[in-house]
Amino acid sequence: MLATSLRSDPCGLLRLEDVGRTVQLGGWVHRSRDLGGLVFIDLRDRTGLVQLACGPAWSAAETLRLAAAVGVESVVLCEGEVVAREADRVNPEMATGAVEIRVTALTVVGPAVTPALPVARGRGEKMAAEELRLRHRYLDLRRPELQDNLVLRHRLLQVTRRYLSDRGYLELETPILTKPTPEGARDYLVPSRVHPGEFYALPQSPQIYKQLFMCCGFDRYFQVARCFRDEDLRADRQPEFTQIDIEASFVEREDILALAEGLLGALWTEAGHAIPAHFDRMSYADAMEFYGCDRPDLRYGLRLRDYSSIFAGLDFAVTRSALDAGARVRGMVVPGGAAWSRKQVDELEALAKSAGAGGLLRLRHADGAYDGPLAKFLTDDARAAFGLADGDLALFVAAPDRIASPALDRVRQECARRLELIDERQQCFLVVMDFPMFEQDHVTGALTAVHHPFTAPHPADMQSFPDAPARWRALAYDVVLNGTELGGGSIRISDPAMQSRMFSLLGIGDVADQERRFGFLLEGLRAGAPPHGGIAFGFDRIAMLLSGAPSLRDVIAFPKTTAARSLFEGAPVAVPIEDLEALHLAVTGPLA
RNA sequence: GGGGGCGUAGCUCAGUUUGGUUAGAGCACUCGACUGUCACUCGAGAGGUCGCGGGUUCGAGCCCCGUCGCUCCCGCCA
Repeated sequence: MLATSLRSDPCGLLRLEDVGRTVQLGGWVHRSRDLGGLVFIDLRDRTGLVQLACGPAWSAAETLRLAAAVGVESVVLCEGEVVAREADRVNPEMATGAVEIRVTALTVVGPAVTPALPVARGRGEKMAAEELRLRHRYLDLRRPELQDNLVLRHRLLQVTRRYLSDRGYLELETPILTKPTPEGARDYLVPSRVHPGEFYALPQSPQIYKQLFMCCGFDRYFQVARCFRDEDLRADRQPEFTQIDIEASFVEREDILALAEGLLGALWTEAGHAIPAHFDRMSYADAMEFYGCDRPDLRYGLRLRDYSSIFAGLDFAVTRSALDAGARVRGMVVPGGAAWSRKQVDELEALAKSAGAGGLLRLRHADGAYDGPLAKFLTDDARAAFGLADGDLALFVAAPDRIASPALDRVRQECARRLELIDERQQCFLVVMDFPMFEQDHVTGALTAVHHPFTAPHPADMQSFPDAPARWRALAYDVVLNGTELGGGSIRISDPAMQSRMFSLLGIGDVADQERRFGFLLEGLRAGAPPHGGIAFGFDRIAMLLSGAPSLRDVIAFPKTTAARSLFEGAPVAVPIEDLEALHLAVTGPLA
């Protein structure tokens, strides 16, 4: 299949059954060994390595000379016969190790300068620094590890397209030059040449366009969508990233979730993993109550509990004042945690404090005795109620949930890490749903959308609490794997009046303002909108997880650094002043 | 915007604790030897703005100040 005019076979697929064939190969010199009379070259292409053997019995003197002189990473074409190696010359570590090519002709078609960083590494030899790998990306991408990652990425994309297309989903494209959105992340802006002072934005997601597709009657849509967000980076966050974006009409939440389960099943299967056909569901409220976060890692227990009623019976000042202030005392039991030193538990407390908690209360039960600041306040009833086994350590935070939950979440994760409770082979998929519709600033009381402003609230909540939107839950859902969010979505608002009310609740009360910012969505909804909803998956993150790569940069061909630069091609750059003038722009500040 | 780590030969690193002769090693590179290697082996050689700028000192890779780059985390990411 990979044969061309210049080559008959790829290097890495030659086997014993090819013995006797005359082949033409093309590839990169991975390594070479010049033994004087004999020269061996490991020739590499994206399928793997094969050994070329050059010797006076079958190679011309000029061929031998060329083979001895060619530098690593040069591109050569060669012709030769596939021969079986003698038993003691077989290399069991090579896929092609049972054969070699007796070279009869060799041409160096792409001589290479000495590479700035090694492509072929010795066993145990470290990789070059990432900065250099990014600067010389053309070399780094030659490494089999990165080639494998990008090949897997390709396969995952093909599976995605086949899976969705087979189910009637249409792959439709949306603009890259779009309208700036006032909410959410910072936009990348693109100045308009023909309209002085006006700007396009690169899309943060195709959200509004895909809802409009639903209004148009394209009732099943998907897109492998490039999205852009001008925010600071992380190992798992790039300014430009790829989403699998999905939307469908005449659906309810479970329709979308069933599709999500099927698609992720197909992707994980492609990467060689078996996963359950159905994911567990958990409410946001339960996730926060029992795990302290909205994307719990269920590979281990250490569930949180509310210990308020026990502490209510204890005359302990710290918890007393918290309870009196309306807060709760929540915590967890860590089996075996009593063996930790004072210093180790102090480190846990530091974690809790860094997450905003005032402290981390501890109660040790070891050698039949209880100790910790609480110990002398314990009643017999309380002792029994805590239910600590010998060797257990109980940890508590007495604070409002918005402080205690994130603090206990971090403590829980660190305890699991220390106790090595995490089975890396386990894949715990989970759907978290019934998110609150709004997040309320606990000082100003202002509402912001937890998901986005197009998400439909739970009808039951609107009925039960018509005047208390802060209590509404949203028809939103996230798919979580082992504590990582893979994707999320919602049932959308399809009633234009409701959408308008939603904007008002979010502080865009002025109708003219709503029309100016979101008129193109409202018009679409008014023109007859079906009930619809969807989901979007972070494709780079999925490719990272399935390839086992430690960073998003290892599954993206040309990624940005944490300062949002491309070291390879060198972007961004200053541009000539005439170019700015054509765009009606002037740069201010120290570089102007 | 804030905090931590790193920056010495083309690459990976040692040297910085306690300032002191000419800054070292492995790999890669160049030259030479070698007919069964597969991280070939052996011999020789070349290769340095110790990220950059300033300061302290008789003397700075090492100490101080600043700055740049990469990276991890917090903020941020509807």
